[in-house]
Amino acid sequence: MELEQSAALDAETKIAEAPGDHKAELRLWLRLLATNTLIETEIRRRLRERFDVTLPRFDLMAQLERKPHGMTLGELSQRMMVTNGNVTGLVDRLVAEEVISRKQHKSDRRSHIVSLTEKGRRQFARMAKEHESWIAGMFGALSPGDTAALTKLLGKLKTSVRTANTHN
Amino acid sequence: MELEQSAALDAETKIAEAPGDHKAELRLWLRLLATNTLIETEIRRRLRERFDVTLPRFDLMAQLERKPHGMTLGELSQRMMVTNGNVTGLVDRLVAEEVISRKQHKSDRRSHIVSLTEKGRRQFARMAKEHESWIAGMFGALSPGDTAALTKLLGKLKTSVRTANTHN
DNA sequence: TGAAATTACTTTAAGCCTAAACTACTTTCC
DNA sequence: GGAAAGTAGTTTAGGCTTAAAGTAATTTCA
Repeated sequence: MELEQSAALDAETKIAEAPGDHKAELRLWLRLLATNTLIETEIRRRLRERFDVTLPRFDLMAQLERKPHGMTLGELSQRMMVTNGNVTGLVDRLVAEEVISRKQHKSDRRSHIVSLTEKGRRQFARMAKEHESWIAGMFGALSPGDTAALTKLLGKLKTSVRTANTHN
Repeated sequence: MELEQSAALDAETKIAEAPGDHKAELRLWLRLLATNTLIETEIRRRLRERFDVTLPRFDLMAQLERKPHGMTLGELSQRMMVTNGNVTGLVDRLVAEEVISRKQHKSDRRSHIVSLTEKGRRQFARMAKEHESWIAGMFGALSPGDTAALTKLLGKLKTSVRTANTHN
C-alpha cells in the first residue's frame, strides 16, 4: 500500500513536469561550472604565487612530461583542447624560458617537435608534486567511494556530451 | 581460500600505495576539467553561431535577469566569480549594445546599478530557451538518478573545496 | 608529373581576464 | 569636524584564447 502510493506520486511528478523543462540538468551544469571555476581559480593563484607560472604553461608541460620523445604542436593542441594558434604562442614563451625545446621534424618540414628540457623536467617535477597535494587537500572531504562514484558519473557525462556534440 | 587471498591482496594494495599518493583525486580533477571544457567550448560555439554573443556576456545577462531591480558592479563580479575590472569592461560593451543600462546609485555616488533593458530582456529570453535545450541534449544520456547523484556529489566537492581554500 | 587538395603551423585582430595601482567617495572614530 | 581607513569602480599592462586568413610543405590523383 505504502509502496504503491509512492510509486503513484513519482509518476505524477514526472507527468507534472512541463514538456520542455530541464531545470535539473541546468542546475547540474551550473554547479559543475561553479565547482570547476572554484578549483581552477585557486590552482591558478597558487601556481602563480608559488612558482610564478600560469595554468596553461603548467598544463603544456604536463602533457610533454608524459612523452619523453616530445610531440608535435598539433598533437599538443589536441590534447590541451585549444587551437593551434594558442599553442604557437605558449610554445614561444616556454622556449624563451628554456623549459621546452622546439626542433624541426626529421622528415616533415612543416612540423616541429617540442619536448621538455632538463631544466623543464626538474621544474615540472617540483610543481607537479605540490599540485597533487593541493588537489588532494581540496578533495579531502570526499571518501574514496565518493571519488570513485564522481569519476564514473563524469565519465558517463563526458560520453554523453561527446555523442551529443558529434551527432548534432 | 580464494576469498582470503583476494582480501589479502586488497590490503596489500592499500599498503603498497606510496604515502603521498593521490592518483584517484588527480584523475577525478582531470576528468572534471575535461568534461567542463568540452561542454563550455560547445556552448561558446553555439552562442556565437546562433546569437553572435560570448559566454561572459550571456552569463552577465543571466545574472541580471534574476534581479529585475538590477545590481551593483561589485555584486555582479562576485556572482560571476571574476574581478571588478573584468566586469567594468563587460558592462561597457553591453551598454554599447543597449542590452543593459548603467545608472548612478541613488545614495552612494561611488556605486552604479546595472540592469537589463527591455531589448536585453527579450534577447536573453530567446537565448536562454535554446541554451537550456542544448544542455538537456548534452546531458541526455544521464538518467534522472544520475543527474541527482552527480548534483549531490558536486555539492559535496564544492563544500570541500571552499573549506580547503579558506582554512589554508 | 604536376595541379589541386590537404596539412602543419603562424599571424592577426579582437575579446576575455587578472593583479596592481589609481581615483573618487563614504564611513569610522578621535 | 576632519584625518584615517575602507569601499566602489576604473585603468593599465600583460597573458590567454579564439576564428579567420595566410604561408609553406606534403599528399593525392588524374
